[in-house]
Amino acid sequence: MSTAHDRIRAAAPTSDRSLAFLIADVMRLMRRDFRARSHGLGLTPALTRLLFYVDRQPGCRQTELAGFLDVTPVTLGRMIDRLERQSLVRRVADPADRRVFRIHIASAARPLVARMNALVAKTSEHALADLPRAEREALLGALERVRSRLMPGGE
Amino acid sequence: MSTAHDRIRAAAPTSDRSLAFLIADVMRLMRRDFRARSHGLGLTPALTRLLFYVDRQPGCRQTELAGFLDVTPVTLGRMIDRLERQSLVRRVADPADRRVFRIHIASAARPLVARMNALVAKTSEHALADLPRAEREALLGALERVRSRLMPGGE
DNA sequence: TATTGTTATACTCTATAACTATA
DNA sequence: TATAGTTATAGAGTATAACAATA
Repeated sequence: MSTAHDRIRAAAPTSDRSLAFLIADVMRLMRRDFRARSHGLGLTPALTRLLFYVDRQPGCRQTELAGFLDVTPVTLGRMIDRLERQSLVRRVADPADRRVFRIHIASAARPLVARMNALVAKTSEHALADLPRAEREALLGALERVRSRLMPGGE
Repeated sequence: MSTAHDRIRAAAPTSDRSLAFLIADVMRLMRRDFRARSHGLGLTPALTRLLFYVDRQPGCRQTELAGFLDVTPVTLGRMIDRLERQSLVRRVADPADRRVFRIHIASAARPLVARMNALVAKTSEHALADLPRAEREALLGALERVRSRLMPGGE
């Protein structure tokens, strides 16, 4: 999924103390670390991300997943198409509302998802390695509060 | 740059205590907040991001910017093409190495960049509004350490 | 030989508009 | 009427391969 790409060696730029830039930098660096670990899982970044969300919220409707990923339902439908073609997810008809599909991880994809979760856990661990236990807890707690704040109704 | 898009109302999914998922959620939510504020600046998310980096690191070479954004030099060249076509950046020949272009914000783009910086500052502020001063400092400090850890040589 | 950047080409990602089926 | 999802179409984003110019 990335080859010549990995040759690029570059750091984050500034020592900016803006939350937005810090989060963007950390996001990008964690993505890079994960990509290096997951090298050759055979999924694009966007589909990897979607698969994580399906795993975290099994049985979601496509519209809901679109909301989680912040893309339109059209885009999400296309992504599900690609994952379904690779037999990684299944569309399950909802008997209660026949317009709706519930999205599930396909059983054949379970080992892949397990591996992905293990790798992302390693990335998190690596990122936190410099912080003492108490500071880690404080960091995760603060991020959870930021997330709540930003979620609809978190005002 | 987003219209029907903004109708989608959806929260982050789980209460996962994994750093990677937390960062991904916060990133997405901050992006959404920024998009709502910058509604109609006339730039795509990717180009907005690039413009921020050019502003933070003026005079960069394309290869360096590609490293910062974690894309290939080809991709970056294309993005610079689009920004240059809109007169937002300039390619300046480097007299010391005639293969190189130095990328600068075009003077006509300064007001736009100033507005963007003001808006992203608002997003950061909004995100941190629930945290007392000391916890904010702790959060930013911890994120800086995580960033250093993940940067090449941060091992 | 290695590096900076470009052109050619192709696939993924994403959106708007228009549609079908269902509620 | 409103909602869930799709098809048609198009443009942005991204990559690999092959190349030019320069170091």
